Amino acid sequence: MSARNTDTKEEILRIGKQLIQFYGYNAFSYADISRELNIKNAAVHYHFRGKEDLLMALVQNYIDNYQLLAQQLKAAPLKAVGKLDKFIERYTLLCETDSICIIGSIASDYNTLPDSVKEKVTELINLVMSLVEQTLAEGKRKGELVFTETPKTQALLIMTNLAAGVQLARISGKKDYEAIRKAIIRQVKS
Amino acid sequence: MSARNTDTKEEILRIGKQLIQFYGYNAFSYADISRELNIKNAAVHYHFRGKEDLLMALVQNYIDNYQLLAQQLKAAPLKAVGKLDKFIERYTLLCETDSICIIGSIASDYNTLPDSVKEKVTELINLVMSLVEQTLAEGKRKGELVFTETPKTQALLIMTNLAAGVQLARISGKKDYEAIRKAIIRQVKS
DNA sequence: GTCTATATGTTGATAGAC
DNA sequence: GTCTATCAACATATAGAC
Repeated sequence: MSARNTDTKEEILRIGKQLIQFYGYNAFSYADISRELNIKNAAVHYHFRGKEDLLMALVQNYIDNYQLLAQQLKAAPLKAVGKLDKFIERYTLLCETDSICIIGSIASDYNTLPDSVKEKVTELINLVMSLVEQTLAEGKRKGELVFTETPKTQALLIMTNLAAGVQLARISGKKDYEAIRKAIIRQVKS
Repeated sequence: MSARNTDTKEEILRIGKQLIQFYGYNAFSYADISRELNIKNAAVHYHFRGKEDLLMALVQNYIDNYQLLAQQLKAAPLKAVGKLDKFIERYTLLCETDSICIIGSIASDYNTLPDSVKEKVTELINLVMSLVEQTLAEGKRKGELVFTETPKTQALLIMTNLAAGVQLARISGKKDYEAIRKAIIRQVKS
């Protein structure tokens, strides 16, 4: 089906990511993936022995992606608010497709997951949290941001606003998400 | 098994609530319920024809419960912070058993649910949101609370802090939830 | 790398006896 | 109201052919 052999593996990850963000980990099956890629479910098992392995790879994918974002933000000639915007934008995009962030999605199914995945998810959370925390701390130091909480706590507030914001948007609409998004910026803007 | 006939139905609701908050809607089965109650899964089907019916009843249960809370808070000789505390306390309790709130749990599985349940969930959200919003508005009017956002937006911020706060706590621990809980109060306290 | 075929378990659900 | 028995559908997974 694909031009190159390795394409399928990436395609599976792409579809898997969509499915987990739209339906949730326990609500999709390999059949959903194989159907969309016009292959058989056995082919999916070839690339990822089991569903847990796929989830593991998916979380690792996010870790790689956020490490990349961290590097980009470090090098970017952006003020703190601009960096924060780059981060928030990811949630805004999710919102537009009625999807939720993978952390929130996994959090809901967390108690059904094996320890190996749980540990990997912790790694992802620590990475994302420290990215936001450092952006906030740097912005405060430079006088570009103003807030009274510690950077860590402010990061927690922002992260939870966003994570549950996209969840809420599914039910009560995108207006609520927009109100949250704007308020987040107001709360830290000098 | 039970003293009275109607006990079983209530017991099913009780277990179902626990399961959805601990494992998620798509991750538990009637077998989980019947096992815990020492009955057969057919007996569960007698009380709730299908899983959707059980979920529907569960959401209605929450609606009834929050309507009761709204009445209690209205009558209670409490300041606005105290009323807010009563509300927050529910999330703190969830947190202690590694559970998440039913709204967050359902939000994750939302795209797998029938329209009938979706509508009922919207009803629940509207109720909870307006409860928080009104508590905030009243507190501000009486000078007991101080915040610059509209009551509606401030309610959104608090709700998302709490909903994702308990989700995050599952993964990164209860300390993060505690930091969030305290910050919520600081943000509105005069 | 993908297929067919197959195995095994679970789920949601129902019919009918007690 | 609960049971036994049974069901079709689906999910996860593997063996072995191509």
